[in-house]
Amino acid sequence: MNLPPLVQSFVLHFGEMGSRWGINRTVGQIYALLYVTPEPLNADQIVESLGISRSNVSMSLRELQAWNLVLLKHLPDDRRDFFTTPDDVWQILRTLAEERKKREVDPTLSVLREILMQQPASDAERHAQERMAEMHGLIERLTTWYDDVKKLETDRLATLLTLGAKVTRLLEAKDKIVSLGRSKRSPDKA
Amino acid sequence: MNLPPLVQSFVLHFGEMGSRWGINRTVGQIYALLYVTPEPLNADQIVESLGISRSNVSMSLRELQAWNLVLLKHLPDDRRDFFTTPDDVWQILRTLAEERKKREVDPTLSVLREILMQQPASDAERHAQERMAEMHGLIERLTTWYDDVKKLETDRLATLLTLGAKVTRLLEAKDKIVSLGRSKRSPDKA
DNA sequence: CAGTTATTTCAGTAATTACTGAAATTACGA
DNA sequence: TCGTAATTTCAGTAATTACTGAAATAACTG
Repeated sequence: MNLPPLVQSFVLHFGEMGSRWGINRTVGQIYALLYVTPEPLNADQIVESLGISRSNVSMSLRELQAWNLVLLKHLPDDRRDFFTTPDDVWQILRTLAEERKKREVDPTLSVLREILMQQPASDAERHAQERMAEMHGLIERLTTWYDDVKKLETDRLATLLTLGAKVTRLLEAKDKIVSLGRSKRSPDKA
Repeated sequence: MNLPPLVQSFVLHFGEMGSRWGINRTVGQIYALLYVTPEPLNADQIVESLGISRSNVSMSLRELQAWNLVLLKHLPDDRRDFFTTPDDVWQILRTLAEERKKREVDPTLSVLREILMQQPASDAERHAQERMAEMHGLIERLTTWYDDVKKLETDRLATLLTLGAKVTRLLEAKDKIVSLGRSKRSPDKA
Protein backbone atom coordinates (compact mmCIF):
# COMPACT_ATOMS: atom_id res chain seq x y z
CA MET A 1 0.00 0.00 0.00
CA ASN A 2 1.43 3.33 -1.07
CA LEU A 3 -0.68 6.28 0.03
CA PRO A 4 -0.19 9.62 1.78
CA PRO A 5 0.00 8.89 5.53
CA LEU A 6 -3.26 10.58 6.48
CA VAL A 7 -5.14 8.79 3.73
CA GLN A 8 -3.55 5.51 4.68
CA SER A 9 -4.67 5.81 8.31
CA PHE A 10 -8.20 6.46 7.18
CA VAL A 11 -8.20 3.60 4.68
CA LEU A 12 -6.76 1.15 7.18
CA HIS A 13 -9.31 2.14 9.78
CA PHE A 14 -12.19 1.56 7.40
CA GLY A 15 -10.69 -1.79 6.59
CA GLU A 16 -10.56 -2.76 10.24
CA MET A 17 -14.09 -1.53 10.90
CA GLY A 18 -15.37 -3.34 7.85
CA SER A 19 -16.24 -6.54 9.67
CA ARG A 20 -18.20 -4.66 12.34
CA TRP A 21 -20.16 -2.89 9.64
CA GLY A 22 -21.06 -6.06 7.79
CA ILE A 23 -18.70 -5.54 4.87
CA ASN A 24 -15.21 -6.94 4.55
CA ARG A 25 -11.84 -5.33 4.82
CA THR A 26 -11.26 -4.77 1.12
CA VAL A 27 -14.70 -3.27 0.57
CA GLY A 28 -14.13 -0.91 3.47
CA GLN A 29 -10.73 0.13 2.21
CA ILE A 30 -11.89 0.76 -1.31
CA TYR A 31 -14.80 2.82 -0.08
CA ALA A 32 -12.55 4.92 2.13
CA LEU A 33 -10.09 5.47 -0.69
CA LEU A 34 -12.77 6.57 -3.13
CA TYR A 35 -14.32 8.78 -0.50
CA VAL A 36 -11.22 10.88 0.11
CA THR A 37 -9.90 10.95 -3.44
CA PRO A 38 -10.99 13.98 -5.46
CA GLU A 39 -11.09 12.30 -8.88
CA PRO A 40 -12.71 9.01 -9.79
CA LEU A 41 -10.37 6.02 -9.80
CA ASN A 42 -10.25 3.01 -12.07
CA ALA A 43 -9.73 -0.56 -10.96
CA ASP A 44 -6.00 -0.63 -11.67
CA GLN A 45 -5.42 2.50 -9.66
CA ILE A 46 -7.17 0.85 -6.75
CA VAL A 47 -5.09 -2.30 -7.17
CA GLU A 48 -2.01 -0.09 -7.14
CA SER A 49 -3.05 1.98 -4.13
CA LEU A 50 -4.16 -0.87 -1.92
CA GLY A 51 -1.89 -3.66 -3.09
CA ILE A 52 -4.63 -6.24 -3.67
CA SER A 53 -5.54 -8.42 -6.61
CA ARG A 54 -7.42 -7.19 -9.60
CA SER A 55 -10.17 -9.77 -9.12
CA ASN A 56 -10.65 -8.73 -5.53
CA VAL A 57 -11.15 -5.14 -6.65
CA SER A 58 -13.67 -6.26 -9.21
CA MET A 59 -15.71 -8.23 -6.68
CA SER A 60 -15.51 -5.53 -4.05
CA LEU A 61 -16.65 -2.83 -6.43
CA ARG A 62 -19.56 -5.00 -7.36
CA GLU A 63 -20.42 -5.26 -3.68
CA LEU A 64 -20.19 -1.50 -3.22
CA GLN A 65 -22.47 -1.05 -6.19
CA ALA A 66 -24.97 -3.43 -4.64
CA TRP A 67 -24.94 -1.10 -1.64
CA ASN A 68 -25.41 1.93 -3.91
CA LEU A 69 -22.44 3.49 -2.21
CA VAL A 70 -20.41 4.08 -5.32
CA LEU A 71 -20.86 5.92 -8.59
CA LEU A 72 -19.64 4.64 -11.94
CA LYS A 73 -18.17 7.35 -14.17
CA HIS A 74 -16.78 7.41 -17.67
CA LEU A 75 -14.13 9.75 -18.95
CA PRO A 76 -14.14 10.85 -22.59
CA ASP A 77 -11.95 8.69 -24.85
CA ASP A 78 -11.32 6.15 -22.14
CA ARG A 79 -13.29 2.97 -21.96
CA ARG A 80 -12.25 2.00 -18.47
CA ASP A 81 -14.70 2.28 -15.59
CA PHE A 82 -14.00 4.94 -12.99
CA PHE A 83 -15.54 5.06 -9.55
CA THR A 84 -16.30 7.67 -6.90
CA THR A 85 -18.61 8.12 -3.96
CA PRO A 86 -21.38 10.73 -3.92
CA ASP A 87 -20.14 14.11 -2.68
CA ASP A 88 -22.99 14.80 -0.33
CA VAL A 89 -22.51 13.12 3.03
CA TRP A 90 -26.22 13.45 3.78
CA GLN A 91 -26.98 11.49 0.67
CA ILE A 92 -24.49 8.86 1.77
CA LEU A 93 -26.21 8.67 5.13
CA ARG A 94 -29.58 8.16 3.48
CA THR A 95 -28.25 5.39 1.28
CA LEU A 96 -26.61 3.70 4.21
CA ALA A 97 -29.77 3.85 6.27
CA GLU A 98 -31.87 2.53 3.42
CA GLU A 99 -29.57 -0.37 2.66
CA ARG A 100 -29.08 -1.39 6.25
CA LYS A 101 -32.79 -1.32 6.82
CA LYS A 102 -33.30 -3.48 3.76
CA ARG A 103 -30.72 -6.02 4.90
CA GLU A 104 -31.05 -5.95 8.66
CA VAL A 105 -34.63 -5.04 9.47
CA ASP A 106 -37.01 -5.89 6.66
CA PRO A 107 -36.36 -9.63 6.66
CA THR A 108 -37.10 -9.84 10.37
CA LEU A 109 -40.23 -7.78 10.00
CA SER A 110 -41.57 -10.16 7.41
CA VAL A 111 -40.66 -13.26 9.39
CA LEU A 112 -42.43 -11.80 12.41
CA ARG A 113 -45.54 -11.04 10.37
CA GLU A 114 -45.58 -14.56 9.05
CA ILE A 115 -45.25 -16.16 12.47
CA LEU A 116 -47.89 -13.88 13.93
CA MET A 117 -50.37 -15.11 11.34
CA GLN A 118 -50.19 -18.64 12.67
CA GLN A 119 -52.40 -20.21 15.29
CA PRO A 120 -50.51 -20.91 18.54
CA ALA A 121 -50.79 -24.53 19.63
CA SER A 122 -49.68 -24.21 23.26
CA ASP A 123 -49.16 -21.75 26.07
CA ALA A 124 -45.50 -21.52 25.16
CA GLU A 125 -46.37 -20.55 21.62
CA ARG A 126 -49.00 -18.13 22.81
CA HIS A 127 -46.52 -16.36 25.03
CA ALA A 128 -43.86 -16.37 22.31
CA GLN A 129 -46.30 -14.75 19.93
CA GLU A 130 -47.05 -12.03 22.42
CA ARG A 131 -43.39 -11.21 22.71
CA MET A 132 -42.98 -11.25 18.95
CA ALA A 133 -45.96 -8.93 18.64
CA GLU A 134 -44.23 -6.46 20.96
CA MET A 135 -41.10 -6.61 18.87
CA HIS A 136 -43.08 -6.30 15.68
CA GLY A 137 -44.93 -3.28 17.04
CA LEU A 138 -41.74 -1.49 17.96
CA ILE A 139 -40.05 -2.18 14.65
CA GLU A 140 -43.08 -1.01 12.75
CA ARG A 141 -43.16 2.21 14.70
CA LEU A 142 -39.50 2.80 13.99
CA THR A 143 -39.78 2.09 10.29
CA THR A 144 -42.86 4.26 9.92
CA TRP A 145 -40.95 7.09 11.54
CA TYR A 146 -38.00 6.41 9.28
CA ASP A 147 -40.13 6.36 6.12
CA ASP A 148 -41.56 9.65 7.21
CA VAL A 149 -38.29 11.35 8.05
CA LYS A 150 -36.38 10.18 5.02
CA LYS A 151 -38.69 12.20 2.79
CA LEU A 152 -37.54 15.47 4.34
CA GLU A 153 -35.19 17.70 2.39
CA THR A 154 -31.75 17.80 3.89
CA ASP A 155 -31.97 21.22 5.51
CA ARG A 156 -35.21 20.33 7.29
CA LEU A 157 -33.67 17.09 8.44
CA ALA A 158 -30.69 19.03 9.72
CA THR A 159 -32.98 21.36 11.61
CA LEU A 160 -34.76 18.44 13.14
CA LEU A 161 -31.45 16.95 14.25
CA THR A 162 -30.20 20.18 15.71
CA LEU A 163 -33.40 20.60 17.58
CA GLY A 164 -33.13 17.11 19.03
CA ALA A 165 -34.98 16.59 22.24
CA LYS A 166 -35.87 20.24 22.40
CA VAL A 167 -38.81 19.35 20.20
CA THR A 168 -40.51 17.91 23.24
CA ARG A 169 -40.54 21.35 24.81
CA LEU A 170 -42.34 22.55 21.74
CA LEU A 171 -44.74 19.67 22.22
CA GLU A 172 -45.32 20.61 25.83
CA ALA A 173 -46.08 24.14 24.70
CA LYS A 174 -48.48 22.83 22.09
CA ASP A 175 -50.13 20.59 24.71
CA LYS A 176 -50.66 23.57 26.94
CA ILE A 177 -52.20 25.65 24.20
CA VAL A 178 -54.45 22.81 23.15
CA SER A 179 -55.56 22.00 26.69
CA LEU A 180 -56.05 25.71 27.33
CA GLY A 181 -58.28 25.98 24.29
CA ARG A 182 -60.11 22.84 25.36
CA SER A 183 -60.65 24.01 28.91
CA LYS A 184 -62.27 27.18 27.60
CA ARG A 185 -64.67 25.38 25.34
CA SER A 186 -65.23 21.95 26.92
CA PRO A 187 -63.13 20.93 29.96
CA ASP A 188 -61.79 17.37 30.28
CA LYS A 189 -64.15 14.90 31.79
CA ALA A 190 -61.37 13.00 33.55
CA MET B 1 -33.24 -28.66 18.25
CA ASN B 2 -36.52 -29.47 19.91
CA LEU B 3 -38.81 -26.45 20.20
CA PRO B 4 -42.41 -25.52 19.46
CA PRO B 5 -42.62 -24.77 15.72
CA LEU B 6 -43.32 -21.04 16.07
CA VAL B 7 -40.47 -20.60 18.48
CA GLN B 8 -38.19 -22.60 16.29
CA SER B 9 -38.89 -20.42 13.25
CA PHE B 10 -38.07 -17.35 15.28
CA VAL B 11 -34.90 -18.82 16.74
CA LEU B 12 -33.65 -20.02 13.37
CA HIS B 13 -34.31 -16.66 11.81
CA PHE B 14 -32.31 -14.86 14.48
CA GLY B 15 -29.54 -17.34 13.91
CA GLU B 16 -29.48 -16.61 10.19
CA MET B 17 -29.61 -12.86 10.71
CA GLY B 18 -26.85 -13.04 13.28
CA SER B 19 -24.03 -12.51 10.84
CA ARG B 20 -25.70 -9.44 9.35
CA TRP B 21 -26.11 -8.00 12.82
CA GLY B 22 -22.50 -8.52 13.78
CA ILE B 23 -23.11 -11.41 16.13
CA ASN B 24 -22.88 -15.07 15.26
CA ARG B 25 -25.51 -17.71 14.74
CA THR B 26 -25.42 -19.19 18.22
CA VAL B 27 -25.57 -15.82 19.94
CA GLY B 28 -28.55 -14.87 17.81
CA GLN B 29 -30.35 -18.12 18.54
CA ILE B 30 -29.78 -17.92 22.28
CA TYR B 31 -30.99 -14.36 22.37
CA ALA B 32 -34.13 -15.24 20.44
CA LEU B 33 -34.83 -18.19 22.70
CA LEU B 34 -34.44 -16.18 25.88
CA TYR B 35 -36.54 -13.40 24.43
CA VAL B 36 -39.61 -15.54 23.81
CA THR B 37 -39.34 -17.80 26.84
CA PRO B 38 -41.35 -16.62 29.86
CA GLU B 39 -39.02 -17.98 32.55
CA PRO B 40 -35.26 -17.58 32.79
CA LEU B 41 -33.26 -20.50 31.41
CA ASN B 42 -30.05 -22.05 32.60
CA ALA B 43 -27.19 -23.11 30.39
CA ASP B 44 -28.16 -26.76 30.22
CA GLN B 45 -31.67 -25.92 29.15
CA ILE B 46 -30.22 -23.87 26.33
CA VAL B 47 -27.91 -26.72 25.34
CA GLU B 48 -30.94 -28.97 25.28
CA SER B 49 -33.17 -26.59 23.33
CA LEU B 50 -30.67 -25.63 20.66
CA GLY B 51 -28.58 -28.79 20.43
CA ILE B 52 -25.20 -27.09 20.78
CA SER B 53 -22.25 -27.69 23.07
CA ARG B 54 -22.13 -26.55 26.65
CA SER B 55 -18.98 -24.52 26.03
CA ASN B 56 -20.55 -22.74 23.10
CA VAL B 57 -23.44 -21.71 25.32
CA SER B 58 -21.04 -20.43 27.93
CA MET B 59 -19.13 -18.31 25.43
CA SER B 60 -22.23 -17.01 23.74
CA LEU B 61 -23.83 -15.98 27.02
CA ARG B 62 -20.68 -14.13 27.86
CA GLU B 63 -20.96 -12.32 24.54
CA LEU B 64 -24.58 -11.43 25.20
CA GLN B 65 -23.62 -10.10 28.60
CA ALA B 66 -20.95 -7.95 26.99
CA TRP B 67 -23.75 -6.49 24.88
CA ASN B 68 -25.89 -5.95 27.98
CA LEU B 69 -28.65 -7.80 26.22
CA VAL B 70 -29.19 -10.44 28.87
CA LEU B 71 -30.02 -10.53 32.55
CA LEU B 72 -28.52 -12.96 35.01
CA LYS B 73 -31.00 -14.29 37.56
CA HIS B 74 -30.74 -16.59 40.53
CA LEU B 75 -33.47 -18.83 41.86
CA PRO B 76 -33.65 -19.63 45.57
CA ASP B 77 -31.87 -22.84 46.56
CA ASP B 78 -30.35 -23.26 43.13
CA ARG B 79 -26.84 -22.18 42.42
CA ARG B 80 -27.06 -22.37 38.67
CA ASP B 81 -27.16 -19.19 36.62
CA PHE B 82 -30.41 -18.39 34.85
CA PHE B 83 -30.75 -15.93 32.00
CA THR B 84 -33.47 -13.77 30.49
CA THR B 85 -33.80 -10.66 28.39
CA PRO B 86 -35.30 -7.44 29.74
CA ASP B 87 -39.09 -7.34 29.31
CA ASP B 88 -39.31 -3.84 27.95
CA VAL B 89 -38.65 -3.71 24.23
CA TRP B 90 -37.91 0.01 24.44
CA GLN B 91 -35.17 -0.72 26.90
CA ILE B 92 -33.80 -3.35 24.57
CA LEU B 93 -33.79 -0.82 21.77
CA ARG B 94 -31.86 1.67 23.87
CA THR B 95 -29.27 -0.92 24.82
CA LEU B 96 -28.88 -1.99 21.23
CA ALA B 97 -28.44 1.58 20.05
CA GLU B 98 -25.92 2.32 22.76
CA GLU B 99 -23.84 -0.77 22.11
CA ARG B 100 -23.84 -0.41 18.37
CA LYS B 101 -22.81 3.20 18.66
CA LYS B 102 -19.99 2.20 20.97
CA ARG B 103 -18.74 -0.48 18.61
CA GLU B 104 -19.51 0.95 15.19
CA VAL B 105 -19.38 4.72 15.48
CA ASP B 106 -17.21 5.86 18.35
CA PRO B 107 -13.96 4.31 17.10
CA THR B 108 -14.36 6.04 13.75
CA LEU B 109 -15.14 9.34 15.40
CA SER B 110 -11.95 9.19 17.38
CA VAL B 111 -9.83 8.15 14.42
CA LEU B 112 -11.27 11.05 12.43
CA ARG B 113 -10.51 13.50 15.21
CA GLU B 114 -6.96 12.25 15.41
CA ILE B 115 -6.34 12.55 11.68
CA LEU B 116 -7.91 15.99 11.57
CA MET B 117 -5.40 17.19 14.16
CA GLN B 118 -2.49 16.52 11.83
CA GLN B 119 -0.91 18.94 9.41
CA PRO B 120 -1.60 17.96 5.76
CA ALA B 121 1.59 17.61 3.74
CA SER B 122 0.16 17.76 0.22
CA ASP B 123 -2.90 18.74 -1.77
CA ALA B 124 -4.12 15.17 -1.65
CA GLU B 125 -3.94 15.17 2.13
CA ARG B 126 -5.56 18.56 2.30
CA HIS B 127 -8.49 17.38 0.23
CA ALA B 128 -8.77 14.13 2.17
CA GLN B 129 -8.93 16.08 5.41
CA GLU B 130 -11.74 18.21 4.07
CA ARG B 131 -13.73 15.12 3.24
CA MET B 132 -13.02 13.63 6.64
CA ALA B 133 -14.11 16.88 8.25
CA GLU B 134 -17.46 16.59 6.46
CA MET B 135 -17.87 13.04 7.67
CA HIS B 136 -16.83 14.01 11.16
CA GLY B 137 -19.30 16.89 11.22
CA LEU B 138 -22.18 14.68 10.19
CA ILE B 139 -21.37 11.96 12.69
CA GLU B 140 -21.05 14.50 15.47
CA ARG B 141 -24.41 15.96 14.63
CA LEU B 142 -25.99 12.54 14.67
CA THR B 143 -24.43 11.52 17.95
CA THR B 144 -25.34 14.80 19.60
CA TRP B 145 -28.92 14.26 18.53
CA TYR B 146 -28.76 10.70 19.78
CA ASP B 147 -27.34 11.71 23.18
CA ASP B 148 -30.14 14.20 23.44
CA VAL B 149 -32.95 11.87 22.46
CA LYS B 150 -31.84 8.92 24.52
CA LYS B 151 -32.47 10.91 27.67
CA LEU B 152 -36.18 11.13 26.96
CA GLU B 153 -38.58 8.97 28.91
CA THR B 154 -40.13 6.27 26.81
CA ASP B 155 -43.54 7.84 26.36
CA ARG B 156 -42.05 11.11 25.15
CA LEU B 157 -39.82 9.20 22.79
CA ALA B 158 -42.86 7.33 21.53
CA THR B 159 -44.67 10.62 20.94
CA LEU B 160 -41.72 11.95 19.03
CA LEU B 161 -41.69 8.85 16.86
CA THR B 162 -45.39 8.97 16.18
CA LEU B 163 -45.11 12.59 15.25
CA GLY B 164 -42.28 11.86 12.84
CA ALA B 165 -41.90 14.38 10.07
CA LYS B 166 -45.02 16.18 11.18
CA VAL B 167 -42.77 18.04 13.59
CA THR B 168 -41.54 20.09 10.69
CA ARG B 169 -45.02 21.52 10.27
CA LEU B 170 -44.86 22.60 13.85
CA LEU B 171 -41.51 24.17 13.03
CA GLU B 172 -42.94 26.00 10.07
CA ALA B 173 -45.67 27.35 12.31
CA LYS B 174 -43.08 28.46 14.83
CA ASP B 175 -41.03 30.10 12.07
CA LYS B 176 -44.05 32.03 10.94
CA ILE B 177 -44.83 33.26 14.40
CA VAL B 178 -41.25 34.26 15.01
CA SER B 179 -40.87 36.04 11.67
CA LEU B 180 -44.22 37.70 12.21
CA GLY B 181 -43.07 39.00 15.56
CA ARG B 182 -39.80 40.12 14.02
CA SER B 183 -41.42 41.91 11.11
CA LYS B 184 -43.57 43.92 13.51
CA ARG B 185 -40.66 45.10 15.62
CA SER B 186 -37.66 45.13 13.27
CA PRO B 187 -38.03 43.77 9.75
CA ASP B 188 -35.22 41.71 8.16
CA LYS B 189 -32.53 43.74 6.49
CA ALA B 190 -31.96 41.15 3.73
C1' DC C 1 -12.65 -10.20 -38.55
C1' DA C 2 -8.34 -10.54 -35.66
C1' DG C 3 -6.15 -8.33 -32.12
C1' DT C 4 -6.16 -5.71 -27.96
C1' DT C 5 -7.81 -3.99 -23.60
C1' DA C 6 -11.07 -4.14 -19.77
C1' DT C 7 -13.73 -6.73 -16.78
C1' DT C 8 -15.74 -10.84 -14.65
C1' DT C 9 -15.92 -15.50 -13.17
C1' DC C 10 -14.53 -19.21 -10.57
C1' DA C 11 -11.84 -23.11 -8.67
C1' DG C 12 -8.46 -23.45 -5.38
C1' DT C 13 -6.23 -21.72 -1.28
C1' DA C 14 -5.52 -18.70 2.60
C1' DA C 15 -7.31 -16.45 6.55
C1' DT C 16 -10.67 -15.89 9.82
C1' DT C 17 -14.31 -17.14 12.75
C1' DA C 18 -17.24 -20.53 15.10
C1' DC C 19 -17.65 -24.61 17.70
C1' DT C 20 -16.43 -28.77 20.40
C1' DG C 21 -14.63 -31.81 24.06
C1' DA C 22 -11.50 -32.28 27.58
C1' DA C 23 -9.28 -30.23 31.27
C1' DA C 24 -9.04 -26.52 34.60
C1' DT C 25 -11.17 -23.41 37.69
C1' DT C 26 -14.62 -21.75 40.81
C1' DA C 27 -18.08 -22.13 44.29
C1' DC C 28 -20.41 -24.31 47.09
C1' DG C 29 -22.03 -28.13 50.92
C1' DA C 30 -21.24 -31.99 53.84
C1' DT D 1 -11.09 -30.35 54.00
C1' DC D 2 -12.79 -33.23 50.40
C1' DG D 3 -16.16 -34.10 47.00
C1' DT D 4 -19.40 -32.53 43.76
C1' DA D 5 -21.82 -29.47 40.70
C1' DA D 6 -21.47 -25.35 37.77
C1' DT D 7 -18.96 -22.76 34.83
C1' DT D 8 -14.99 -21.31 32.09
C1' DT D 9 -10.97 -21.87 29.38
C1' DC D 10 -8.55 -23.33 25.56
C1' DA D 11 -6.24 -26.23 22.06
C1' DG D 12 -7.75 -28.44 18.18
C1' DT D 13 -10.95 -28.83 14.38
C1' DA D 14 -14.81 -27.59 11.51
C1' DA D 15 -17.12 -24.22 8.89
C1' DT D 16 -17.25 -20.02 6.72
C1' DT D 17 -15.55 -16.12 4.42
C1' DA D 18 -12.02 -13.60 1.86
C1' DC D 19 -8.70 -13.47 -1.66
C1' DT D 20 -5.86 -14.86 -5.65
C1' DG D 21 -4.42 -16.20 -10.33
C1' DA D 22 -5.75 -18.14 -14.41
C1' DA D 23 -9.08 -18.53 -17.75
C1' DA D 24 -13.27 -16.83 -19.84
C1' DT D 25 -16.02 -13.23 -21.48
C1' DA D 26 -17.15 -8.71 -23.10
C1' DA D 27 -16.20 -4.45 -25.45
C1' DC D 28 -13.94 -2.05 -28.36
C1' DT D 29 -10.44 -0.71 -32.65
C1' DG D 30 -8.13 -0.93 -36.80
